[in-house]
Amino acid sequence: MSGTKVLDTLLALSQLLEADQQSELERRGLTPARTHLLWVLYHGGPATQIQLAEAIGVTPRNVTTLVDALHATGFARRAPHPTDRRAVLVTLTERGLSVMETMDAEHTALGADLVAGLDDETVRTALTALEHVHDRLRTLIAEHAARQSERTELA
Amino acid sequence: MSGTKVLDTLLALSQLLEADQQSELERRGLTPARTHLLWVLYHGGPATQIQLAEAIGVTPRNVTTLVDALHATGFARRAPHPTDRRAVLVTLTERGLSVMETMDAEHTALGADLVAGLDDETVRTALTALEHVHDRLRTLIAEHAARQSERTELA
DNA sequence: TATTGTTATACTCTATAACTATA
DNA sequence: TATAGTTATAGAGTATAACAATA
Repeated sequence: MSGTKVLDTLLALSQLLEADQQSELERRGLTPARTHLLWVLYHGGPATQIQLAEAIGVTPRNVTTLVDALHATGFARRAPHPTDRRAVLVTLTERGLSVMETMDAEHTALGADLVAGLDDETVRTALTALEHVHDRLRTLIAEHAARQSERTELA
Repeated sequence: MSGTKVLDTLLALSQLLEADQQSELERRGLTPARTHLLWVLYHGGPATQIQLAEAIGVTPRNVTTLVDALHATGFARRAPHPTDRRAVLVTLTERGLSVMETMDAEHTALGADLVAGLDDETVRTALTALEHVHDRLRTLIAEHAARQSERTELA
C-alpha cells in the first residue's frame, strides 16, 4: 500500500523536477539533450563524439546533430584531435563553461532548498531509503534484461 | 551537502524508472505519449480530444496524431459524441483496456517491490520526507513562475 | 579490416497557424 | 462568434544503413 504511495510520489516528483529544469533551460536557449552533452563535457572535459555518444547513451549520428546545434548557438566547438585525424575533440566555449557553472551552482542550491525544514535525522533516513529503492530498481531491471535475453536466444 | 545527495539520488531514480517503463512499453508496441493518453482514458473514461489535450498537457493537434496512432495499432477508437456532432469520444478498445489493466497491476507490484526489505517506520519517514520535498519544489516553481510573469510585464 | 564521423532517410513528439464543420 | 478537430508546416530527438577518410 505505502509502496505504491512512495512510487507515485517519486513519479510526481520526477515530473516536477523535469518541468522545472526544462523551463530553466529554455530561458538560456538550451534543450535537455544539448544540456546533457554540455554536462558531460563540463564534468569530463573535452571528448570525441564517440565518447560522447557512449556517455549520453545515443548513437554517434545523434551526437553530430547535437554538436552542430551547440556550435551554432556558441556553447561548444569542434577542435582537431591531436593524434587521430579521423576524430574531433568537442570542447566547451567560454559561454558553455559559464552556463554550466551557473547550472552547477543552481543545482547545489536546489538540493539544499528541497530539504530545508527537515531535520538531519529525517533526511538521513530518507536518503537511506531512497538508496535502497534505487538498488532494488537496478536489480529488477537487471532481472528484466536477463529474462529478455533468454527469450531472444530461444527465438 | 546531504540535500545535494538527495537530489542526485532522486534524479538517478527518475532516470531508471523512465528507462524501465519505456522498455516495458516497447515490448507492447506503445510509446510514452500514447501510453499516457491510454492511462487518462483508463482512469477517466471516454473523453473528447480537447479534454485529452488538457489532461495530458499538449495541444489538441497532437492528440489527433496520438489517437490516429492508437487507432492504427488497435488500442483506442473514435466514437461519435452523443450530443455534439463536432466532437468525438475517444474510448479504449478491448486490447487497450487489457493492456492498461496489466500495466496497473505491474505498477502496484513495482511499488511493493521497491520498498521490500525496508521496515514500515522507515518507509513512513521516507514518504513524509518525499512529500515535504514535493511541496518545497512546487513552491519554488510557483515562485519562479511569479518572477517570470513580473519580468514579462516589465518588458 | 576496423574506427570516426557524416550523408540519407524515417519515426515520434511537440508547436503554431489557418481552415472546416458544427454550436 | 466560439468551439472541436483537422490539414499544413516546422523543430527537436532518436534510430538504422550506407559511405568517406583515416588508423
